[in-house]
Amino acid sequence: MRLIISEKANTAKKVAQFLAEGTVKEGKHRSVPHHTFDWNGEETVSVGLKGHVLNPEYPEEYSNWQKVEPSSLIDAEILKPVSEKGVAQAVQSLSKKADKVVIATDFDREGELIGVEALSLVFEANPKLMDHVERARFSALTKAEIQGAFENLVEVSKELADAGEARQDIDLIWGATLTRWVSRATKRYGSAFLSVGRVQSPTLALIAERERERRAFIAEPYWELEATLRNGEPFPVRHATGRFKEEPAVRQAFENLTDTAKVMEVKEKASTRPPPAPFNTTAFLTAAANIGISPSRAARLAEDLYTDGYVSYPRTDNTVYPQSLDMREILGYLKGVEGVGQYAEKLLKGGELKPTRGKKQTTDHPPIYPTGRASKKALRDDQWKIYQLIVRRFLATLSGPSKSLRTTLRFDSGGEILTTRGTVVTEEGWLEIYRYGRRPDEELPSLKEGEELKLIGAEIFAKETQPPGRYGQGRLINVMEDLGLGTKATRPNIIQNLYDRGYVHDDPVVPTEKGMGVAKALTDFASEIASHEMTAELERSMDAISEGRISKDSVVDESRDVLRRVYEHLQSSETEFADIVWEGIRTDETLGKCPESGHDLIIRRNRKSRKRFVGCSGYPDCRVTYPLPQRGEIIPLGTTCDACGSPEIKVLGGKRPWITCINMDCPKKQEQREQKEQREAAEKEKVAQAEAAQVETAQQGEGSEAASRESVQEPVKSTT
DNA sequence: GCAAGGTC
Repeated sequence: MRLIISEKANTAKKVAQFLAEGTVKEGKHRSVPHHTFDWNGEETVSVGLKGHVLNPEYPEEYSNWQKVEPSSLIDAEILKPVSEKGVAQAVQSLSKKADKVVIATDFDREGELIGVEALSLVFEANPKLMDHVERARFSALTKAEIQGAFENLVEVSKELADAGEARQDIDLIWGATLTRWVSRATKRYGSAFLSVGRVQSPTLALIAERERERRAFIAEPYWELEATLRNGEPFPVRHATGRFKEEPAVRQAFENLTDTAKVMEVKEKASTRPPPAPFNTTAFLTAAANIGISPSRAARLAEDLYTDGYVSYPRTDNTVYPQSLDMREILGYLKGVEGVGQYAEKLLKGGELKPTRGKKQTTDHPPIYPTGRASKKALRDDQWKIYQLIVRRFLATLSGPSKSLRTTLRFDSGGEILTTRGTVVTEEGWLEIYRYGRRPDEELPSLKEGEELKLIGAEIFAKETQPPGRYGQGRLINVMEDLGLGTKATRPNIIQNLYDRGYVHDDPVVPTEKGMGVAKALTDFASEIASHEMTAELERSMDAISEGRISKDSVVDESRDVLRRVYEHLQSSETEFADIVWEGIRTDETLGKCPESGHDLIIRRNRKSRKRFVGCSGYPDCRVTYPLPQRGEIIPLGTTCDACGSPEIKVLGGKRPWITCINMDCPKKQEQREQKEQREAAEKEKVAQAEAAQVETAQQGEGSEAASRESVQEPVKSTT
């Protein structure tokens, strides 16, 4: 029997379908499916892994963070225990019956390593297979590609797998050593540990750097002059200078305005916006972020839609549809999708279909496109949103350009130039179906040069220049990609980790003071791990390994040497390092001033129960305390409640962040409690009425659609 | 209780 091992369940299934000469028999080992069929007259079994099946780990004797010197992890042995027990069992049980094995994992570095991991399981179960290994290399899940790959089997590339293993080892060695060192230096043990890593730390440094720029930013005042003209409907215009740097200049311009304005110029410019490129992972995550769905959630939702057969594989760099994709077939089933059916039909009737092409073309997977028809009822709200996004993007890539007309008007009033602009879409094209972030038309009155209008008002606005904006999660994904940080599959997780570790909060991403401190301390004392250059360097080394120019061991050993130097420098700066981080943590925990003694109010924990509360730093002289919610991160806002004067905090976690003052006896809270009770009473009443109505309609023997459509809202529970 | 990389 020949055993074919792929990277994931879906691929294993497709491989079987494309190679089978007759029927495919489905089997299962526990919950791991496999597919049996005949190929070249030989019984063949295809099985899928779940990505990596081994996970590198240090031996047991290194597990105590307090007792083990972190530097001993630099040279410690690295074990590769099985992380996917079920899959490993299935592979080993099948291996025993096999006389040949074909590795058919993804055609990339990690895929090669995953294949080698699988082989270690295979040989353990059946050593006779050692000399009977072949590798199928295909870069698209199509019949032609797969058949071609299996007709031209090659060897597993030890070099490519070694490159992947070097990456793995270096990540664990640096990550574990520095995470433990930093946690120990700052005495953050247990769940309070502070993590450090090749990808997360440069990402955090990026966010912190932007925050520092914002803080260093000195706002400069400027003035704008706006006037209102009338020709039928009044409309606003701006002084052509835009930003006045000096106040007297704007005053002078204001004084010069008369009560009329003459049209000096009417300029019209037609412009064309081509439809967008097909979705790769980054573009998809960015678009999802723009409609308020975080990358990690969007990735999760797309994954669900993929496993249910609604969309294609969601992790791809490709932005060019393969020739083999049958657009008409896809449009055929999109005809039945709510909200887009008519549009799909229109495209089908419209003749030749020419999809757009993006800049990046790879062959591993197609761009993300809909693979099945979903209905709103069958999906959760957020899944439906993501499905619609992918469907609409797909339709947009098959649509015509949108055309618009931009009108610029210039006026003269008392020698001052006033101007305004308006844009009107003249031909919707792809915008009709892909309406995300679309701005409404700004229509201007149609005017002729020389025409005179009434100037009915003018106003000076004093403004300030703004600091550079914070990164949104979508933007961050793009910046990471540009810097080579992480992969399409890991970037959402990396960002999510920064949230979970309490390094950042909110979106746009705001670093906590702890996050600022860790970023600064790492940049100051271990700059290697805080810079994206480490990844760039690692990429170069991995290329060298995979091309056989250098050995895996020499790359990892050299990296160990660098880490030893970094470690020594850290050791000699331990107190400075810890002070920087502690300062940040202390700031995060200082909520405001004590109303009785004027000392700082800080987050503390009860020694016995470990429950947190707010205490006065003047303790034991001042015994003021406040309760705190026990769950979710607490972010001090630096503001005080307008009703009771106590500090306000933001509580993260739960469905959405909420802002509250820490005083439970605040009159506002009392008011809110009463309002809530009233709301709940009203809700109960409504439910009772709906139920009564339902009973009534049921009694009348009619459909109860109206009553059942009424959803019963759960009363919101307070966490305090 | 460490990282980052796959995939569910």
